[in-house]
Amino acid sequence: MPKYQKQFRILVAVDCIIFGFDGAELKILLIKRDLEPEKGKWSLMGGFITEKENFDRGGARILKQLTGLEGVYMEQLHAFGHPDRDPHERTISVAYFALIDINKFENQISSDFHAEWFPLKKIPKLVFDHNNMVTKARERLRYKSAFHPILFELLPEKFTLPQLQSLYEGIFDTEFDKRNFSRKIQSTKLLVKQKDKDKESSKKGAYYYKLDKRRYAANLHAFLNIIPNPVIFNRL
Amino acid sequence: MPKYQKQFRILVAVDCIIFGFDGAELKILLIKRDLEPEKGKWSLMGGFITEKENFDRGGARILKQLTGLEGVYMEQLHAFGHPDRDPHERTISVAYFALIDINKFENQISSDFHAEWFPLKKIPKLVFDHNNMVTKARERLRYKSAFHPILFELLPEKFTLPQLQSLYEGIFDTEFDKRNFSRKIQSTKLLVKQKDKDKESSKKGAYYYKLDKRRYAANLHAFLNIIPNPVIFNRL
DNA sequence: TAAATAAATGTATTTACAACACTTATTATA
DNA sequence: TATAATAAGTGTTGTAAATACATTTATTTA
Repeated sequence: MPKYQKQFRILVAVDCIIFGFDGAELKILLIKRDLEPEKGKWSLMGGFITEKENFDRGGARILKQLTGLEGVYMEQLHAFGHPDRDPHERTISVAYFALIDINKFENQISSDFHAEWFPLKKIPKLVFDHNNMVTKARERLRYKSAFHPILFELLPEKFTLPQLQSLYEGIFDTEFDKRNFSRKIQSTKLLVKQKDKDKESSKKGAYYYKLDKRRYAANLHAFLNIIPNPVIFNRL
Repeated sequence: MPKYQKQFRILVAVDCIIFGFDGAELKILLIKRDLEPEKGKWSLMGGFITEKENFDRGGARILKQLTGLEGVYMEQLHAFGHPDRDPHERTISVAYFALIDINKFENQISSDFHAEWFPLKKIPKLVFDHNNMVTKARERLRYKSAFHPILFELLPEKFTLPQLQSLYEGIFDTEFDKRNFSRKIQSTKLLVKQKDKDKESSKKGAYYYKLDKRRYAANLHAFLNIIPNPVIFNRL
């Protein structure tokens, strides 16, 4: 069998931008590298691709290592390949972003990696080009969530409309009219109102909702229009 | 300086899905490989990444090799990394799609590669996973062109509204009302009506339009809504 | 029992979209 | 030279969606 003799071969990594929402702020999960190179610096969770796995599986493996989670929403973001992005040796990285329910995240696993959640507004200087990756992931999340119902992935099984709205408001850094927001969300028919209320964040309490999972699965690529006057976007 | 000793390194390629529009049909440019492996089979134009270039530059280089064109619309599509996608040796590929004005395309250059334009409905069996790449590129083009003014990139400097409409209709495999289409396109204010007409495709003749390049550059990421009832999309 | 807090809800207006048909310019032909 | 054929160009009206906006309700605490 012929081989590609003269070409040079490159290290291939996968890095994950992991989003979580704590009820107030959108955050991403970072680790503190405790090995050289770049020991002690904050970084995205990542790793080299192994001989038998594709990118999707590599991303899932890395996510699981850090969070203990499987089967969560994950999507290829972009391949980063600047020749000097890793000064030690040329490495390309295929970045993925994941949306997880922050409550399911297993702290004991992540402590091996010294992981910490950082609010998007307080991301520290990261190794290599990881800050670029985070920026691109934010843009993609904004873009996509404006038209597709993916932000539910960040919420627990039961959540309230005010919670959902504050998530949207955080991502788009603006405020919506709650009457119009509620109407738009309800019009998707993706939510099922529960009988119990969340009493923690207000006196009156807000009704819980759950995803209608059948409908949700069928409508993952449905096209919504949740953001008023979507004149917001810089890039795809 | 520390190195990543134990990891294995992989061949990294860039492949290009090159779209062109001949006035009637949307086509892509394929080459006939005249070297082993897979000699004689149809393939996307591609090549290995070189030591000093990033993906964008690699994609641009490959596009230029085949078409002689520079500075055209080009966008990273997806990184393909299935372990067996190239049976000869593990190779990952970062796919790009390009939109070119088919008239500018230089035939003499491409003859070195035995290139041919294929209508999207008649794509032959391609090497490796190139058919997957083409499918994904079509989906992306559909999705993106439904909301962003990028299809102008496929047309010559001067074009008519009927030409533009038939391009949209081809991509979305449907027909639009020409009055509504015209109104939507005009509302973008991206087009400048010329004084001369194209007399080739009708007796009455259709006015030429040109892009307002200033506005176009400023509105590349503008959000339109050209397709009626956009219930069309399978994926991002 | 009064005050404070946040949730829930309805309506009127404006805007955007979709559906629809006739007139015009030109060329070819009877 | 009048007529038919062809495709381009244009306007209006009804309907649905989006927006703007204020009051009532449930509950807790003082």
